[in-house]
Amino acid sequence: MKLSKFFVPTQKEVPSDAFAASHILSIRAGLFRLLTSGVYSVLPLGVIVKNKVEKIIREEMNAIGGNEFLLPALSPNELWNETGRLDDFGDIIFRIKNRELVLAPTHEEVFTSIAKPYINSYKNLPQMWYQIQTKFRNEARPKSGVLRGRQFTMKDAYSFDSTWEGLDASYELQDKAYRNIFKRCGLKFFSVSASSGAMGGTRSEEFMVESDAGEDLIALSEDGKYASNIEVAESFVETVARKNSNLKYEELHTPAIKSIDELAGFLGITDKSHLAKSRVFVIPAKSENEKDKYLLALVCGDDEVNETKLMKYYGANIRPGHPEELLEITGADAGSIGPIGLKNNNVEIVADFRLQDADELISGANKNDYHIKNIDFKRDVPGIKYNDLRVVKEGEYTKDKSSKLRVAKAIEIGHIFKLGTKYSESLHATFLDKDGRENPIIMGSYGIGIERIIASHIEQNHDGNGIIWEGEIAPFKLILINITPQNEEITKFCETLYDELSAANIDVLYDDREDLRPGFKFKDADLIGIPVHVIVGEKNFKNNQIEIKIRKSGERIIIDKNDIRGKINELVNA
RNA sequence: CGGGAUGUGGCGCAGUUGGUAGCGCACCUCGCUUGGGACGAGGGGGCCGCUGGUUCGAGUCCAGUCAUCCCGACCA
Repeated sequence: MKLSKFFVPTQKEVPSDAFAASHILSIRAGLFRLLTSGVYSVLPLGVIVKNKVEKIIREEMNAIGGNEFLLPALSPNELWNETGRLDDFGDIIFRIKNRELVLAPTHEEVFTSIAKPYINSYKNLPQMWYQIQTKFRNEARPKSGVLRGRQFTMKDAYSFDSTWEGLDASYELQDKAYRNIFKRCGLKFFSVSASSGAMGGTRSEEFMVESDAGEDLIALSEDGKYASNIEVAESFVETVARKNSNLKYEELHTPAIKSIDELAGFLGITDKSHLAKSRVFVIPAKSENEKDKYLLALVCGDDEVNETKLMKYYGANIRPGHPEELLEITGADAGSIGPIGLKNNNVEIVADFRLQDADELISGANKNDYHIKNIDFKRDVPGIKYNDLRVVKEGEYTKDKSSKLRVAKAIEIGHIFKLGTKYSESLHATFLDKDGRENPIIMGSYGIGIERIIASHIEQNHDGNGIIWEGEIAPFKLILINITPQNEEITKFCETLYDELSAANIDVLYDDREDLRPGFKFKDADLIGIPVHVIVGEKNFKNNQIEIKIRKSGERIIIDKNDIRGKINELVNA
């Protein structure tokens, strides 16, 4: 590709609304351009990188028996109602105003609807289906460039099996393929166990790239053996010691005390573990005949309630109570709520394992400006249940006490799920087994965000001068920079070299632009991050020499012009 | 959805008590320069987000509205 004919609008100004390195550099290097919030046009250089990522994905998907599909973005509301997900997704799903259609945020329903008429026998199974296609999600707050957009490209794959062992095998195949894909994309990544959220299913794993631009928090053990999304991470923690003092509980006047910190300050204590923090949650009624259920969750004052864990135990639609509801349910506002004296006596009370059978606890009195001390959960809170409800913290030990945890930010680049039969059951996609019995097809689903791979690669591979592409997804292997296009001899040499390299199928970008000073070309080459720069200018050429610069290390190699082809081959194949 | 902020040439920004809309970069022409985003001279380009109001007069004041960004909530 000749740069004189290649549309790459580089800019030296930093976009005023960009903060993440990948966002700034992908705009400055001319990969993407914002159209409207969360929606990006992919420019020619971006298309080249995207195509390279997609090529890798296709190769790895095909290698595990994948069949490539291309499904529509539009799909009928009816289909989404059959699985109940039109409601489950809520505002995240884009709805078409003048037809009963949605812009699909994912494709379990459509793939299953195709499997339904064709997959009727165990003899048709297993199947591995995938596509690379545009997804639409009405994100409340897009951010960080293409890292969270309202429209993005996803590789989504779906496995169909007749047995649970088959699902395990399909899942393993995808897991392996994902590792190959991310490795070939030049990413340093790891996988973490994760919550399957509204997707449903039994098990899921996320593939993560550690980055400050990430939105997920992950807990990692120092020995590298444990990695988990903070939403499901567990750690070893001592329970709050029971003192068996059998002190009678009594009310404390705590004027204007709202937070645990204020309470600790007011009482003059530093150990917050005996201050039981209360959070009220609502489990919305599933039908009109039922009533909403209420839940009071208690954790130690120095802990936070992990809402994902809570949802796992009590259902996916659980939500924090609104301020008016708190008053209605408990009799007090947030800050004065506790397990004793609740206004509504149908509130289920659940506490974190750390508080199991603890006594001498202090918690809200369900009366504004009052707390109660010497609460004994065993004695005073009959029917209390215990669960793991807390968010793990940096510095805690793993459950087996073998290693310490640290907490880091990460970008989710892929997610694999063992779905089970959720979709096949609701859409009646069944097959007959050997014994002629009808069974729902057992499914898995597997997603990769294409733009997130590109952004993550930039996050991990850049410096103050720009992007530093590595491995297979570099848009070009090398850039040939003609510093003096007005010098006919040099230009002729460059043209010949360019033609030869192109003929040899080496991805080469030729900076043949006229009327640009050398510094400008060097800056552009660094910014768009081509790994190898071949610099041809009068200074070296008059000595029959050519300079090669390695983008990553900054290393410069001066080489005889007759040896250039060999050196390029060596560098490009390295 | 709650809180905060910002909308002025392609990009980054200034614009005072209301009085002819400016600067840097980019762009065009000429000259000069050519190994790390040169320099000089000249030039083109603006429903000042939109709607309404106050005023002799609004980029500036008021009201509404839309958009964008940040924090939070939410998030297969």
